[in-house]
Amino acid sequence: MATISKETAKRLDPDKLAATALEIADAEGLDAVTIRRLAQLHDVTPMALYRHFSDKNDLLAAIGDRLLADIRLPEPNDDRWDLQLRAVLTAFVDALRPHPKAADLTLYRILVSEAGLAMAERTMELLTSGGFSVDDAAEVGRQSLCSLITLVTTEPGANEDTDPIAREDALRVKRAALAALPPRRYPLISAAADTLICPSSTDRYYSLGMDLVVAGIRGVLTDLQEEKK
Amino acid sequence: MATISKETAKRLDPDKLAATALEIADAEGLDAVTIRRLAQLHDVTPMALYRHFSDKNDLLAAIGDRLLADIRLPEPNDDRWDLQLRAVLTAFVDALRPHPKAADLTLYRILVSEAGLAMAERTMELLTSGGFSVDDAAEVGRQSLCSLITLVTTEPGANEDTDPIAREDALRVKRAALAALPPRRYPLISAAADTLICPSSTDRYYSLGMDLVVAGIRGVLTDLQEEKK
DNA sequence: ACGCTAGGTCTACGTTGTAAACTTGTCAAC
DNA sequence: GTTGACAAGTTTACAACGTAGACCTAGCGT
Repeated sequence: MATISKETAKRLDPDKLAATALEIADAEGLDAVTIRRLAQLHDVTPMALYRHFSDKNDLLAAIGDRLLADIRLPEPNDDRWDLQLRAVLTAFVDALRPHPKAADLTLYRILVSEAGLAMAERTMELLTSGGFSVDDAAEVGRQSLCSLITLVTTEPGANEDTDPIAREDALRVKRAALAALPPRRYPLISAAADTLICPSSTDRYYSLGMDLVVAGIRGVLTDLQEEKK
Repeated sequence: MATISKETAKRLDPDKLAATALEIADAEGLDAVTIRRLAQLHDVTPMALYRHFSDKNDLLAAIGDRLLADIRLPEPNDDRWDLQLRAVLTAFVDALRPHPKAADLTLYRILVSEAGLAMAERTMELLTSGGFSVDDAAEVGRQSLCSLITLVTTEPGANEDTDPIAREDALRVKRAALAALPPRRYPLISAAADTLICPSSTDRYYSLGMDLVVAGIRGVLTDLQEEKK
Protein backbone atom coordinates (compact mmCIF):
# COMPACT_ATOMS: atom_id res chain seq x y z
CA MET A 1 0.00 0.00 0.00
CA ALA A 2 2.68 2.48 0.92
CA THR A 3 5.46 3.32 -1.46
CA ILE A 4 7.90 1.83 1.01
CA SER A 5 6.78 -1.56 2.28
CA LYS A 6 8.70 -3.62 4.76
CA GLU A 7 11.03 -5.50 2.49
CA THR A 8 10.94 -3.24 -0.55
CA ALA A 9 12.38 -0.48 1.58
CA LYS A 10 15.38 -0.39 -0.70
CA ARG A 11 13.43 1.24 -3.49
CA LEU A 12 14.38 4.90 -3.42
CA ASP A 13 12.03 7.52 -4.75
CA PRO A 14 13.65 10.63 -6.26
CA ASP A 15 10.70 12.77 -5.19
CA LYS A 16 11.05 11.58 -1.62
CA LEU A 17 14.76 12.25 -1.77
CA ALA A 18 14.18 15.79 -2.96
CA ALA A 19 11.57 16.23 -0.27
CA THR A 20 13.84 15.30 2.60
CA ALA A 21 16.69 17.28 1.03
CA LEU A 22 14.36 20.26 1.15
CA GLU A 23 13.59 19.54 4.79
CA ILE A 24 17.29 19.61 5.58
CA ALA A 25 17.72 22.86 3.71
CA ASP A 26 14.78 24.44 5.52
CA ALA A 27 16.11 23.41 8.87
CA GLU A 28 19.82 24.05 8.53
CA GLY A 29 20.51 25.73 5.23
CA LEU A 30 21.64 24.58 1.83
CA ASP A 31 25.15 23.75 2.97
CA ALA A 32 23.72 21.10 5.25
CA VAL A 33 22.30 19.26 2.27
CA THR A 34 24.90 16.62 1.73
CA ILE A 35 24.92 13.49 -0.36
CA ARG A 36 26.10 11.45 2.59
CA ARG A 37 23.56 12.86 4.98
CA LEU A 38 20.65 12.49 2.62
CA ALA A 39 21.69 8.90 1.99
CA GLN A 40 21.88 8.18 5.69
CA LEU A 41 18.37 9.51 6.25
CA HIS A 42 17.16 6.97 3.71
CA ASP A 43 19.26 4.13 5.15
CA VAL A 44 21.24 3.83 2.03
CA THR A 45 24.80 4.18 0.81
CA PRO A 46 25.79 7.63 -0.46
CA MET A 47 26.49 6.32 -3.92
CA ALA A 48 22.96 5.00 -4.19
CA LEU A 49 21.74 8.53 -4.81
CA TYR A 50 23.69 8.67 -8.02
CA ARG A 51 21.29 6.15 -9.54
CA HIS A 52 18.64 8.86 -9.37
CA PHE A 53 20.59 12.09 -9.71
CA SER A 54 23.49 12.51 -12.05
CA ASP A 55 25.29 14.69 -9.53
CA LYS A 56 24.64 17.07 -6.69
CA ASN A 57 23.57 19.91 -8.95
CA ASP A 58 20.95 17.63 -10.34
CA LEU A 59 19.65 17.02 -6.84
CA LEU A 60 19.56 20.73 -6.08
CA ALA A 61 17.74 21.31 -9.35
CA ALA A 62 15.15 18.81 -8.23
CA ILE A 63 14.61 20.81 -5.07
CA GLY A 64 14.15 23.91 -7.17
CA ASP A 65 11.63 22.18 -9.39
CA ARG A 66 9.77 21.02 -6.35
CA LEU A 67 9.40 24.56 -5.06
CA LEU A 68 8.16 25.77 -8.41
CA ALA A 69 5.66 22.93 -8.55
CA ASP A 70 4.04 24.37 -5.45
CA ILE A 71 2.95 27.49 -7.32
CA ARG A 72 -0.83 27.80 -7.40
CA LEU A 73 -1.47 30.07 -10.34
CA PRO A 74 -4.69 32.06 -10.10
CA GLU A 75 -7.23 31.60 -12.87
CA PRO A 76 -7.27 34.35 -15.51
CA ASN A 77 -10.11 36.79 -14.98
CA ASP A 78 -11.28 40.25 -16.02
CA ASP A 79 -9.25 42.26 -13.57
CA ARG A 80 -6.84 44.84 -14.90
CA TRP A 81 -3.60 43.32 -16.17
CA ASP A 82 -1.49 44.71 -13.36
CA LEU A 83 -3.78 43.31 -10.69
CA GLN A 84 -3.65 39.89 -12.28
CA LEU A 85 0.10 40.18 -12.62
CA ARG A 86 0.35 40.97 -8.96
CA ALA A 87 -1.70 37.89 -8.20
CA VAL A 88 0.58 35.69 -10.31
CA LEU A 89 3.71 37.09 -8.71
CA THR A 90 2.16 36.68 -5.30
CA ALA A 91 1.49 33.04 -6.07
CA PHE A 92 5.15 32.70 -6.91
CA VAL A 93 6.30 34.32 -3.71
CA ASP A 94 3.82 32.31 -1.67
CA ALA A 95 5.34 29.13 -3.04
CA LEU A 96 8.83 30.22 -2.05
CA ARG A 97 8.10 31.76 1.32
CA PRO A 98 8.04 28.53 3.29
CA HIS A 99 11.55 27.78 2.06
CA PRO A 100 13.65 30.93 2.16
CA LYS A 101 16.92 29.03 2.37
CA ALA A 102 16.21 27.02 -0.75
CA ALA A 103 14.42 29.62 -2.84
CA ASP A 104 17.63 30.47 -4.68
CA LEU A 105 17.46 27.12 -6.40
CA THR A 106 14.44 28.14 -8.41
CA LEU A 107 16.20 30.82 -10.43
CA TYR A 108 17.78 28.57 -12.99
CA ARG A 109 14.81 26.21 -13.12
CA ILE A 110 12.07 28.65 -14.04
CA LEU A 111 12.67 28.25 -17.75
CA VAL A 112 13.12 24.51 -17.41
CA SER A 113 10.46 23.10 -15.12
CA GLU A 114 6.87 22.74 -16.19
CA ALA A 115 5.50 24.89 -13.39
CA GLY A 116 8.13 27.55 -13.88
CA LEU A 117 7.42 27.78 -17.59
CA ALA A 118 3.71 28.04 -16.95
CA MET A 119 4.25 30.94 -14.57
CA ALA A 120 6.71 32.64 -16.91
CA GLU A 121 4.33 32.37 -19.83
CA ARG A 122 1.47 33.80 -17.78
CA THR A 123 3.69 36.61 -16.63
CA MET A 124 4.63 37.48 -20.17
CA GLU A 125 1.00 37.30 -21.28
CA LEU A 126 0.01 39.84 -18.69
CA LEU A 127 2.98 42.09 -19.38
CA THR A 128 2.34 42.17 -23.11
CA SER A 129 -1.39 42.66 -22.55
CA GLY A 130 -0.43 45.67 -20.46
CA GLY A 131 1.45 47.13 -23.40
CA PHE A 132 5.02 45.84 -23.18
CA SER A 133 6.68 44.58 -26.31
CA VAL A 134 7.63 40.91 -26.18
CA ASP A 135 11.29 41.69 -25.65
CA ASP A 136 10.65 44.28 -22.98
CA ALA A 137 8.29 41.90 -21.25
CA ALA A 138 11.02 39.30 -21.21
CA GLU A 139 13.55 41.58 -19.58
CA VAL A 140 11.13 43.16 -17.17
CA GLY A 141 9.68 39.81 -16.20
CA ARG A 142 13.08 38.32 -15.72
CA GLN A 143 14.24 40.97 -13.34
CA SER A 144 10.96 41.08 -11.47
CA LEU A 145 11.14 37.37 -10.77
CA CYS A 146 14.77 37.67 -9.72
CA SER A 147 13.91 40.46 -7.32
CA LEU A 148 11.12 38.44 -5.78
CA ILE A 149 13.36 35.44 -5.27
CA THR A 150 15.84 37.72 -3.56
CA LEU A 151 13.02 39.15 -1.49
CA VAL A 152 12.43 35.67 -0.11
CA THR A 153 16.03 34.57 0.29
CA THR A 154 16.95 37.72 2.18
CA GLU A 155 13.85 37.68 4.34
CA PRO A 156 15.12 38.80 7.72
CA GLY A 157 15.17 36.05 10.27
CA ALA A 158 15.40 33.29 7.70
CA ASN A 159 19.09 33.74 7.20
CA GLU A 160 20.48 30.87 9.17
CA ASP A 161 21.10 29.43 12.60
CA THR A 162 18.76 26.58 13.25
CA ASP A 163 18.37 26.76 17.01
CA PRO A 164 16.82 29.87 18.54
CA ILE A 165 19.66 30.51 20.95
CA ALA A 166 22.23 30.97 18.19
CA ARG A 167 19.77 33.04 16.18
CA GLU A 168 19.14 35.25 19.16
CA ASP A 169 22.86 35.59 19.63
CA ALA A 170 23.42 36.60 16.03
CA LEU A 171 20.63 39.14 16.31
CA ARG A 172 22.18 40.62 19.41
CA VAL A 173 25.55 40.90 17.73
CA LYS A 174 24.04 42.69 14.76
CA ARG A 175 22.06 44.98 16.97
CA ALA A 176 25.16 45.82 18.97
CA ALA A 177 27.14 46.53 15.80
CA LEU A 178 24.55 49.00 14.61
CA ALA A 179 24.16 50.52 18.04
CA ALA A 180 27.93 50.99 18.21
CA LEU A 181 28.26 53.20 15.18
CA PRO A 182 28.35 56.93 15.62
CA PRO A 183 24.86 58.43 15.32
CA ARG A 184 26.50 61.70 14.43
CA ARG A 185 27.79 60.29 11.20
CA TYR A 186 24.94 57.87 10.49
CA PRO A 187 21.85 59.46 11.99
CA LEU A 188 19.30 57.79 9.74
CA ILE A 189 20.80 54.34 9.94
CA SER A 190 20.95 54.64 13.71
CA ALA A 191 17.35 55.78 13.80
CA ALA A 192 16.24 52.90 11.60
CA ALA A 193 18.43 50.27 13.24
CA ASP A 194 15.54 48.24 14.57
CA THR A 195 13.78 48.17 11.23
CA LEU A 196 16.96 47.30 9.41
CA ILE A 197 17.63 44.34 11.64
CA CYS A 198 14.13 43.00 11.83
CA PRO A 199 11.22 44.62 10.03
CA SER A 200 8.04 45.27 11.92
CA SER A 201 5.97 42.60 10.29
CA THR A 202 6.78 39.84 7.86
CA ASP A 203 3.55 40.37 5.97
CA ARG A 204 4.29 44.03 5.60
CA TYR A 205 7.79 43.17 4.42
CA TYR A 206 6.40 41.03 1.66
CA SER A 207 3.58 43.32 0.65
CA LEU A 208 5.96 46.25 0.46
CA GLY A 209 8.36 44.19 -1.61
CA MET A 210 5.60 43.20 -3.96
CA ASP A 211 4.44 46.81 -4.19
CA LEU A 212 7.93 47.87 -5.18
CA VAL A 213 8.11 45.35 -7.98
CA VAL A 214 4.64 45.99 -9.38
CA ALA A 215 4.97 49.76 -9.08
CA GLY A 216 8.28 49.49 -10.88
CA ILE A 217 6.70 47.59 -13.73
CA ARG A 218 3.90 50.10 -14.09
CA GLY A 219 6.29 53.02 -13.92
CA VAL A 220 8.64 51.61 -16.52
CA LEU A 221 5.72 50.91 -18.82
CA THR A 222 4.52 54.50 -18.81
CA ASP A 223 8.11 55.68 -19.28
CA LEU A 224 8.50 53.46 -22.32
CA GLN A 225 5.20 54.59 -23.78
CA GLU A 226 5.95 58.27 -23.30
CA GLU A 227 9.35 57.91 -24.81
CA LYS A 228 7.80 56.34 -27.87
CA LYS A 229 5.61 59.35 -28.49
CA MET B 1 60.51 50.32 -2.79
CA ALA B 2 57.81 47.82 -3.50
CA THR B 3 55.66 46.42 -0.74
CA ILE B 4 57.24 43.05 -1.41
CA SER B 5 61.00 43.21 -1.57
CA LYS B 6 63.26 40.27 -2.21
CA GLU B 7 63.72 38.89 1.24
CA THR B 8 60.76 40.46 3.02
CA ALA B 9 58.50 38.57 0.65
CA LYS B 10 57.11 36.70 3.60
CA ARG B 11 55.11 39.62 4.88
CA LEU B 12 51.55 39.06 3.73
CA ASP B 13 49.20 41.97 3.20
CA PRO B 14 45.51 41.27 3.86
CA ASP B 15 44.49 43.80 1.22
CA LYS B 16 46.67 42.12 -1.35
CA LEU B 17 45.21 38.77 -0.36
CA ALA B 18 41.68 40.02 -0.82
CA ALA B 19 42.68 41.55 -4.13
CA THR B 20 43.99 38.34 -5.61
CA ALA B 21 41.08 36.42 -4.13
CA LEU B 22 38.84 38.79 -6.05
CA GLU B 23 40.83 38.15 -9.20
CA ILE B 24 40.26 34.43 -8.81
CA ALA B 25 36.55 34.96 -8.24
CA ASP B 26 36.28 37.19 -11.29
CA ALA B 27 38.04 34.69 -13.46
CA GLU B 28 36.58 31.42 -12.28
CA GLY B 29 33.83 32.09 -9.80
CA LEU B 30 33.58 32.13 -6.04
CA ASP B 31 34.00 28.38 -5.71
CA ALA B 32 37.47 28.70 -7.15
CA VAL B 33 38.52 30.92 -4.27
CA THR B 34 40.24 28.45 -2.03
CA ILE B 35 42.46 28.91 0.96
CA ARG B 36 45.08 26.64 -0.51
CA ARG B 37 45.04 28.26 -3.90
CA LEU B 38 45.20 31.76 -2.54
CA ALA B 39 48.10 30.72 -0.34
CA GLN B 40 49.93 29.18 -3.26
CA LEU B 41 49.57 32.37 -5.29
CA HIS B 42 51.36 34.16 -2.47
CA ASP B 43 54.03 31.47 -2.05
CA VAL B 44 52.88 30.68 1.40
CA THR B 45 51.44 27.83 3.40
CA PRO B 46 47.63 27.65 3.54
CA MET B 47 47.58 28.11 7.29
CA ALA B 48 49.45 31.38 6.93
CA LEU B 49 46.24 33.03 5.80
CA TYR B 50 44.67 32.37 9.16
CA ARG B 51 47.01 34.91 10.73
CA HIS B 52 45.11 37.56 8.77
CA PHE B 53 41.61 36.16 8.42
CA SER B 54 39.87 34.31 11.20
CA ASP B 55 38.29 31.93 8.71
CA LYS B 56 37.16 31.74 5.13
CA ASN B 57 34.04 33.78 5.72
CA ASP B 58 36.24 36.53 7.00
CA LEU B 59 38.19 36.42 3.77
CA LEU B 60 35.01 36.56 1.70
CA ALA B 61 33.81 39.46 3.81
CA ALA B 62 37.03 41.28 2.98
CA ILE B 63 36.29 40.81 -0.70
CA GLY B 64 32.84 42.26 -0.17
CA ASP B 65 34.28 45.25 1.67
CA ARG B 66 36.70 45.79 -1.15
CA LEU B 67 33.90 45.97 -3.69
CA LEU B 68 31.98 48.42 -1.57
CA ALA B 69 35.07 50.55 -1.17
CA ASP B 70 35.05 51.09 -4.94
CA ILE B 71 31.80 53.03 -4.76
CA ARG B 72 32.25 56.59 -5.99
CA LEU B 73 29.36 58.44 -4.42
CA PRO B 74 28.26 61.52 -6.35
CA GLU B 75 28.34 64.84 -4.53
CA PRO B 76 24.98 66.05 -3.23
CA ASN B 77 23.47 68.71 -5.46
CA ASP B 78 20.20 70.49 -6.20
CA ASP B 79 18.67 67.87 -8.44
CA ARG B 80 15.37 66.32 -7.48
CA TRP B 81 15.72 63.64 -4.80
CA ASP B 82 14.86 60.79 -7.12
CA LEU B 83 17.45 61.83 -9.66
CA GLN B 84 20.10 62.00 -6.97
CA LEU B 85 18.96 58.65 -5.63
CA ARG B 86 19.32 57.17 -9.05
CA ALA B 87 22.83 58.54 -9.23
CA VAL B 88 23.74 56.99 -5.88
CA LEU B 89 22.30 53.63 -6.83
CA THR B 90 24.07 53.81 -10.16
CA ALA B 91 27.34 54.41 -8.36
CA PHE B 92 26.64 51.27 -6.36
CA VAL B 93 25.91 49.19 -9.42
CA ASP B 94 28.92 50.60 -11.23
CA ALA B 95 31.14 49.41 -8.41
CA LEU B 96 29.71 45.89 -8.60
CA ARG B 97 29.48 45.48 -12.36
CA PRO B 98 33.12 44.59 -12.91
CA HIS B 99 32.72 41.69 -10.47
CA PRO B 100 29.39 39.98 -11.08
CA LYS B 101 30.56 36.70 -9.58
CA ALA B 102 31.58 38.31 -6.31
CA ALA B 103 28.86 40.94 -5.97
CA ASP B 104 26.83 38.69 -3.70
CA LEU B 105 29.44 39.18 -1.01
CA THR B 106 28.49 42.80 -0.53
CA LEU B 107 25.00 42.11 0.77
CA TYR B 108 25.94 41.36 4.35
CA ARG B 109 28.69 43.98 4.41
CA ILE B 110 26.73 47.06 3.50
CA LEU B 111 25.81 47.81 7.10
CA VAL B 112 29.30 46.94 8.31
CA SER B 113 31.87 48.46 6.00
CA GLU B 114 32.61 52.16 5.97
CA ALA B 115 31.78 52.63 2.30
CA GLY B 116 28.62 50.58 2.57
CA LEU B 117 27.40 52.58 5.51
CA ALA B 118 28.11 55.84 3.71
CA MET B 119 26.04 54.72 0.75
CA ALA B 120 23.24 53.42 2.94
CA GLU B 121 23.07 56.66 4.85
CA ARG B 122 22.99 58.71 1.66
CA THR B 123 20.27 56.47 0.29
CA MET B 124 18.17 56.94 3.39
CA GLU B 125 18.75 60.68 3.32
CA LEU B 126 17.41 60.90 -0.20
CA LEU B 127 14.47 58.58 0.49
CA THR B 128 13.38 60.54 3.55
CA SER B 129 13.87 63.83 1.76
CA GLY B 130 11.54 62.46 -0.88
CA GLY B 131 8.88 61.88 1.74
CA PHE B 132 9.40 58.39 3.10
CA SER B 133 9.26 57.85 6.82
CA VAL B 134 12.50 56.61 8.32
CA ASP B 135 11.18 53.09 8.71
CA ASP B 136 9.75 52.94 5.23
CA ALA B 137 12.98 54.32 3.86
CA ALA B 138 14.84 51.55 5.61
CA GLU B 139 12.72 48.80 4.13
CA VAL B 140 12.52 50.32 0.68
CA GLY B 141 16.22 51.03 0.59
CA ARG B 142 17.04 47.57 1.76
CA GLN B 143 15.09 45.86 -0.92
CA SER B 144 16.26 48.23 -3.62
CA LEU B 145 19.88 47.50 -2.86
CA CYS B 146 19.18 43.78 -2.75
CA SER B 147 17.52 43.96 -6.14
CA LEU B 148 20.44 45.81 -7.62
CA ILE B 149 22.92 43.28 -6.29
CA THR B 150 20.84 40.56 -7.85
CA LEU B 151 20.74 42.55 -11.05
CA VAL B 152 24.52 42.31 -11.19
CA THR B 153 24.94 38.72 -10.04
CA THR B 154 22.42 37.46 -12.57
CA GLU B 155 23.75 39.56 -15.40
CA PRO B 156 23.50 37.25 -18.39
CA GLY B 157 26.84 36.10 -19.63
CA ALA B 158 28.55 36.54 -16.30
CA ASN B 159 27.21 33.32 -14.88
CA GLU B 160 30.21 31.07 -15.18
CA ASP B 161 32.50 29.15 -17.47
CA THR B 162 35.79 30.88 -17.76
CA ASP B 163 36.88 29.84 -21.24
CA PRO B 164 34.77 30.98 -24.20
CA ILE B 165 34.30 27.49 -25.64
CA ALA B 166 32.53 26.14 -22.57
CA ARG B 167 30.49 29.32 -22.31
CA GLU B 168 29.46 29.02 -25.93
CA ASP B 169 28.53 25.42 -25.31
CA ALA B 170 26.36 26.27 -22.33
CA LEU B 171 24.66 28.98 -24.33
CA ARG B 172 23.93 26.54 -27.13
CA VAL B 173 22.45 24.03 -24.72
CA LYS B 174 20.20 26.65 -23.21
CA ARG B 175 19.14 27.90 -26.59
CA ALA B 176 18.33 24.38 -27.68
CA ALA B 177 16.30 23.73 -24.54
CA LEU B 178 14.17 26.80 -25.18
CA ALA B 179 13.88 26.04 -28.88
CA ALA B 180 12.72 22.53 -28.02
CA LEU B 181 9.68 23.52 -26.05
CA PRO B 182 6.32 23.58 -27.78
CA PRO B 183 5.54 27.07 -29.13
CA ARG B 184 1.89 26.15 -29.01
CA ARG B 185 1.96 26.01 -25.26
CA TYR B 186 4.57 28.71 -24.63
CA PRO B 187 4.18 31.16 -27.50
CA LEU B 188 5.57 34.20 -25.71
CA ILE B 189 8.53 32.43 -24.16
CA SER B 190 9.37 30.96 -27.54
CA ALA B 191 9.09 34.36 -29.15
CA ALA B 192 11.32 35.93 -26.53
CA ALA B 193 13.81 33.08 -26.36
CA ASP B 194 16.70 35.10 -27.71
CA THR B 195 16.10 37.95 -25.29
CA LEU B 196 15.70 35.60 -22.37
CA ILE B 197 19.01 33.91 -23.05
CA CYS B 198 21.02 36.99 -23.83
CA PRO B 199 19.56 40.48 -23.72
CA SER B 200 20.19 42.81 -26.61
CA SER B 201 22.63 45.10 -24.84
CA THR B 202 24.26 45.01 -21.47
CA ASP B 203 23.85 48.74 -21.00
CA ARG B 204 20.16 48.50 -21.79
CA TYR B 205 19.90 45.60 -19.34
CA TYR B 206 21.31 47.72 -16.55
CA SER B 207 19.44 50.89 -17.37
CA LEU B 208 16.17 48.99 -17.52
CA GLY B 209 16.97 47.33 -14.23
CA MET B 210 17.72 50.67 -12.65
CA ASP B 211 14.53 52.13 -14.11
CA LEU B 212 12.51 49.34 -12.55
CA VAL B 213 13.95 49.98 -9.13
CA VAL B 214 13.63 53.76 -9.21
CA ALA B 215 10.16 53.67 -10.74
CA GLY B 216 9.16 51.21 -8.04
CA ILE B 217 10.37 53.54 -5.32
CA ARG B 218 8.51 56.50 -6.80
CA GLY B 219 5.36 54.46 -7.26
CA VAL B 220 5.38 53.11 -3.74
CA LEU B 221 5.91 56.59 -2.35
CA THR B 222 2.81 58.00 -4.05
CA ASP B 223 0.84 54.93 -2.97
CA LEU B 224 1.88 55.47 0.64
CA GLN B 225 1.05 59.16 0.50
CA GLU B 226 -2.38 58.61 -1.03
CA GLU B 227 -3.22 55.98 1.49
CA LYS B 228 -2.36 58.39 4.26
CA LYS B 229 -4.89 60.91 3.00
C1' DA C 1 15.93 -21.63 -17.12
C1' DC C 2 18.58 -17.91 -18.30
C1' DG C 3 20.80 -13.72 -18.85
C1' DC C 4 20.08 -8.52 -18.53
C1' DT C 5 19.74 -4.74 -16.17
C1' DA C 6 18.10 -1.41 -12.59
C1' DG C 7 19.47 -0.24 -8.36
C1' DG C 8 21.83 -1.06 -4.69
C1' DT C 9 27.11 -1.65 -2.14
C1' DC C 10 32.19 -1.08 -1.29
C1' DT C 11 36.41 0.98 -1.77
C1' DA C 12 39.15 4.63 -2.87
C1' DC C 13 40.81 9.24 -4.35
C1' DG C 14 41.46 14.05 -4.39
C1' DT C 15 39.94 18.43 -2.36
C1' DT C 16 38.32 21.28 1.09
C1' DG C 17 38.47 24.11 5.71
C1' DT C 18 40.92 24.33 9.75
C1' DA C 19 42.71 22.78 14.71
C1' DA C 20 47.12 22.30 17.28
C1' DA C 21 51.69 22.34 17.97
C1' DC C 22 56.01 23.94 16.22
C1' DT C 23 59.58 27.33 14.54
C1' DT C 24 61.57 31.76 13.61
C1' DG C 25 62.57 36.73 12.64
C1' DT C 26 62.16 41.14 14.90
C1' DC C 27 62.09 44.41 18.36
C1' DA C 28 61.76 46.42 23.38
C1' DA C 29 63.65 46.43 27.70
C1' DC C 30 67.13 45.58 30.89
C1' DG D 1 74.59 42.71 23.86
C1' DT D 2 71.43 39.41 25.82
C1' DT D 3 66.96 38.08 26.56
C1' DG D 4 62.13 37.34 26.35
C1' DA D 5 58.03 37.86 24.04
C1' DC D 6 55.19 38.20 20.40
C1' DA D 7 53.71 38.27 15.56
C1' DA D 8 53.71 35.52 11.57
C1' DG D 9 54.72 31.47 8.76
C1' DT D 10 55.24 26.04 8.87
C1' DT D 11 54.07 21.26 9.62
C1' DT D 12 51.17 17.75 10.39
C1' DA D 13 46.80 15.95 10.85
C1' DC D 14 41.81 15.22 10.60
C1' DA D 15 37.08 14.99 9.33
C1' DA D 16 33.88 15.88 5.74
C1' DC D 17 32.82 16.42 1.07
C1' DG D 18 31.64 14.89 -4.05
C1' DT D 19 32.18 11.18 -6.88
C1' DA D 20 34.73 7.56 -10.09
C1' DG D 21 34.79 2.64 -10.75
C1' DA D 22 34.28 -2.07 -9.81
C1' DC D 23 31.29 -5.11 -7.67
C1' DC D 24 27.07 -7.72 -6.26
C1' DT D 25 22.28 -9.26 -6.79
C1' DA D 26 17.17 -9.53 -6.99
C1' DG D 27 13.68 -9.74 -10.25
C1' DC D 28 11.75 -9.54 -14.79
C1' DG D 29 11.12 -10.63 -19.91
C1' DT D 30 11.91 -14.04 -23.08
